[in-house]
Amino acid sequence: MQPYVLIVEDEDSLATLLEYNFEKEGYEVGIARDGEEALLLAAERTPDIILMDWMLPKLSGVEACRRLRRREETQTTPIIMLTARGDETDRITGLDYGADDYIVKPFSIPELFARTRALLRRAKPSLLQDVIRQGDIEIDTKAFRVKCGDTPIHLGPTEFRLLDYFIRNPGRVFSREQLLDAVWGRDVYVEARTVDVHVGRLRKALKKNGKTDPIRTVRSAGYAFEA
Amino acid sequence: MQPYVLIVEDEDSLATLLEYNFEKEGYEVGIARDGEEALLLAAERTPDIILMDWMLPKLSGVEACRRLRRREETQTTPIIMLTARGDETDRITGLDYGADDYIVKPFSIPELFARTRALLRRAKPSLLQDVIRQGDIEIDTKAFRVKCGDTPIHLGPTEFRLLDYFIRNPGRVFSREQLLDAVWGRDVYVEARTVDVHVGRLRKALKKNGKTDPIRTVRSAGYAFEA
DNA sequence: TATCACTGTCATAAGTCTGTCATAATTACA
DNA sequence: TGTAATTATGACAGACTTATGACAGTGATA
Repeated sequence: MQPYVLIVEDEDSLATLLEYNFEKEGYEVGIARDGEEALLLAAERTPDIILMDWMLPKLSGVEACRRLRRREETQTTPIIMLTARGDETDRITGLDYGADDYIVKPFSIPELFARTRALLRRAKPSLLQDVIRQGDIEIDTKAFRVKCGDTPIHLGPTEFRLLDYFIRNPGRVFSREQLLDAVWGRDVYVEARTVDVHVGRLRKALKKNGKTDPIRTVRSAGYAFEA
Repeated sequence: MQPYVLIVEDEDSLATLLEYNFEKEGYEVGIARDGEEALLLAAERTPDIILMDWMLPKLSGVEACRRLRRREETQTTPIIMLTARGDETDRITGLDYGADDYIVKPFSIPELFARTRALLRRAKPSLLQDVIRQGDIEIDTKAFRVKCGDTPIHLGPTEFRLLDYFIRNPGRVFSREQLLDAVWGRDVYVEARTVDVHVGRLRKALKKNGKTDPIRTVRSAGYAFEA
């Protein structure tokens, strides 16, 4: 799954530039124009990392940062502050407002990428990994390959994304709605029962290999993946 | 084989930036935070080239450099010194401490690449070869020639660039958009489906030789090259 | 100017995948 | 044990993706 980066920046040209570059680099990108919008977007879908301008309309970057930290979902989400040279550099360097890193404008895009990756590696290493393993199942997200033990397994696109999501969140139970949101996308209208069918297909594909079923059905709750 | 570059730099942000850029450029990267660690890492695996900060904790760059020169394996390993403007420039320019080149901070990444390549070309030309092989396919990027096994293969310019890109990134799946960006160029407007056609032509050209199709179609994702 | 190689687009055919439904199987609980 | 609720599964039509041959336009070259 691609990392989701939330960019909070009121200056249009910079926002567009960042969006373009991050998309190119393989991130999914959300853009907020001010602090309030940032809080909204972050609530809708928890970002994997946040880039936030220091100076923002309505709600300053610092304040937005504080509020994000108060929410459980974004408590540990890495935040990089974008600051102009003059911005109270002392306090920034202290990073006492809850950001994990800061970068002074003008900055180079590769440097921003580098820092982003560094933070992601610390916070969510699985997002940057090409190969993820759980038990004897292994998926290579760059090569789009799945292996169970030594035998390669063919999955359709949806089953692949489903397994990818499961394997990154092992043990956790997801409702059908949650799976639809995460795997199909938030604005796709699909019958919830369809999840059953795809879980079934995924099971069948994985089971061919004999091993035990790695997907647990939780009655009246959903499904969970266990190694 | 990718060249292995050892980066010796104590400042985190610069180390991360360099790591990111060199990895992206296709190098394998090792990072040491001080002179002692550098000696250890270099002993573990002999680098093809070393980038070393002039000022380092524990063991200065100059001293680390000397000691590396005393070891047989690293006696001729190219070393580039990274220096701040103030650092005893005279002695550096003399390069009498055993480095092969130096570069003054702040430097541009492309410039660093250029010097790195220059030194590598002198020390280990085979690492920068123009001829790339994957399986029984061989392309000579300088001469624009392709061979499959022993039979020479004729490709049009686009197919050649496509194969060149594929062969440098074996195993990885690229979307049609990514391929357009990488092979056609960023600001060329071409239908995404055109990629299909060229992949088809490339396949046809390579298959003439009988062998199995080296390009894998990944439904709803793109194409990948496998040896 | 005629020829030639190359490119991008399109139409069509072939092949896969998807979502839904009906029905069977399983589970929880009175 | 019986019943209601929930889940598993096979079948299927339709939607979507990809492969491929044809073709016209371009520019280079003789």
